[in-house]
Amino acid sequence: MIAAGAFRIRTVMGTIRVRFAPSPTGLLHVGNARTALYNWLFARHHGGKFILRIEDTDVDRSEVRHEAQLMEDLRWMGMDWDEGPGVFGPHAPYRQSERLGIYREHTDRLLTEGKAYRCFCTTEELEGERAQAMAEHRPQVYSGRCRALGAEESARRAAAGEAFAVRLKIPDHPLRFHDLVRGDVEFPQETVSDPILVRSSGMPVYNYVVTVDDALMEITHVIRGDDHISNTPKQVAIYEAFGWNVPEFAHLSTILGSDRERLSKRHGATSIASFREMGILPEALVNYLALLGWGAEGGTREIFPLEELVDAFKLERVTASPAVFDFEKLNWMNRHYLRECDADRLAELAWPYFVQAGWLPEQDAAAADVRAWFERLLAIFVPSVDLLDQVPGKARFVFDFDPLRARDEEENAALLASENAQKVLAAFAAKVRAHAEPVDAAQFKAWMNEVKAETGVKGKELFHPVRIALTGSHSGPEFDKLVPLFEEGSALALPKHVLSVRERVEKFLAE
RNA sequence: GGCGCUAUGGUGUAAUUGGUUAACACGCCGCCCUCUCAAGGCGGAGAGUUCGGGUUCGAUCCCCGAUAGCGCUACCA
Repeated sequence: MIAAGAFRIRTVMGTIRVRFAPSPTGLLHVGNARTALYNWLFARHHGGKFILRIEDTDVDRSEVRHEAQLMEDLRWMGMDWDEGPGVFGPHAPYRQSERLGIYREHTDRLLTEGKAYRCFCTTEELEGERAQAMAEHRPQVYSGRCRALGAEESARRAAAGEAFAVRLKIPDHPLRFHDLVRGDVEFPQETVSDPILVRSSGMPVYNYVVTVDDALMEITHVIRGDDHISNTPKQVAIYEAFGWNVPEFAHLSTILGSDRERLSKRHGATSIASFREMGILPEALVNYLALLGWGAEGGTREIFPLEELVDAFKLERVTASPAVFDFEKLNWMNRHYLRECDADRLAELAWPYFVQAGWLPEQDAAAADVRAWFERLLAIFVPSVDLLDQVPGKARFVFDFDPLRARDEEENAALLASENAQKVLAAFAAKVRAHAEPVDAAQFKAWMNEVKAETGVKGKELFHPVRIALTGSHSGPEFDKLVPLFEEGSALALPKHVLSVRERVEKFLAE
């Protein structure tokens, strides 16, 4: 292989046109999303066109809802397309199921030109050939028996109603193509079989339609998963048969799980929808995915907002080796963007999780003061989470204060058992009860100093009992943030009343 | 079995394309901050570049071979 850096992108020949061609058979997977992203980045970087084409020739497994979800996921990540379903384009339609007539015409052309032929072989015969080849340690290729059939005989048998598939005649020379990430790839011609173009059922096969579409849609660069490398020589032969220009290819490596197996649901969340649901920010996912298989020149920068990705992205710098998906690093990336996210958007995004917990009203039904209060709550809890869906867990005690459970917890019980803890609690409670107004952070701080002076207890022994009495836990955010949150929250009309400092103390002491 | 692709710390990527103490990030460990847990800041350990040959004054980088992982090998996509 030649170093990939030696290649130049051929921009001079005209506008770059790339496509993302998913099958709407399920949720969009990170691997495919990354393929889409690299296509999109490449197109945007060069001012080219990004085309979305739906590969729905597998009628049984394709569903419209998946197609809709797919498009939503792409948009969520920030990608748009210049041509595709629902968008006007010069090469419509963009769903393969609507292009069947086009494929048929092309097959007829190949047949009449003698580039393809009818194959009447049965499945059993083919299986026999395969077994034989395997036993003889030979490549498993079709013998080409029907290739020798005369035109009249072929036509006669077809007319007589005999079932046939259409096969392409593989040319008599090695098939090679240029890959922007791997260099030149060549397949000896004796290892590539005459591929079936059209099944005996009349349905064209994937490798065929994909090629016809790419050519007709004037795709200049085919960027896709490396599981297609072995298919490429067949596709190259199809281009040749039609006399079409062969595009450039870029085969992206596989995304692996931590066990170096292909990433799948078995490894955890893999669909874009599930990442969104758990509270991954789109910019974090996109940035992470961009780095998984690509590195900027120099390689020391990690944080790339989408616009800067467009600028920095070079297809020649895409890595050829498979990459392990690292959830930890994605989390780190998400923390980074969470920190940068402004309060308003954060509230917008985190809100549904709190509605689901039964703690907040629907967002559009919420008063402005509730909104403002919630934004402050988020400012306290978001910095300590990886994902947005973890925030309710962190903030649970704000809405759902359970003294009994807190007392039962082993470490808490030990902390509470000491004489000092009891003294502290008694002194603290006395101050709270003697004070009718809402408490502010300064007041609270003063109390703690007084309690310290009165009891002679300080440090952890001083704070832990109070913390348990107020939050149910011996650890958590700083009091000067929590106290105002409790006090102001208690004044709000919420589905679940937020207890004030005083209410917390009373409830804790009562149980 | 055949063909193809790949190979730098645990993970993702760098390395002026033959000359570096092999860099950065995640993770890990430690310290600081602090009532506490996180977060954050600072620092540290961790690879001599899969292995074996070669070319060269000198190889992560070039050549050959091996090994391993993965993919394709369908009238799946």
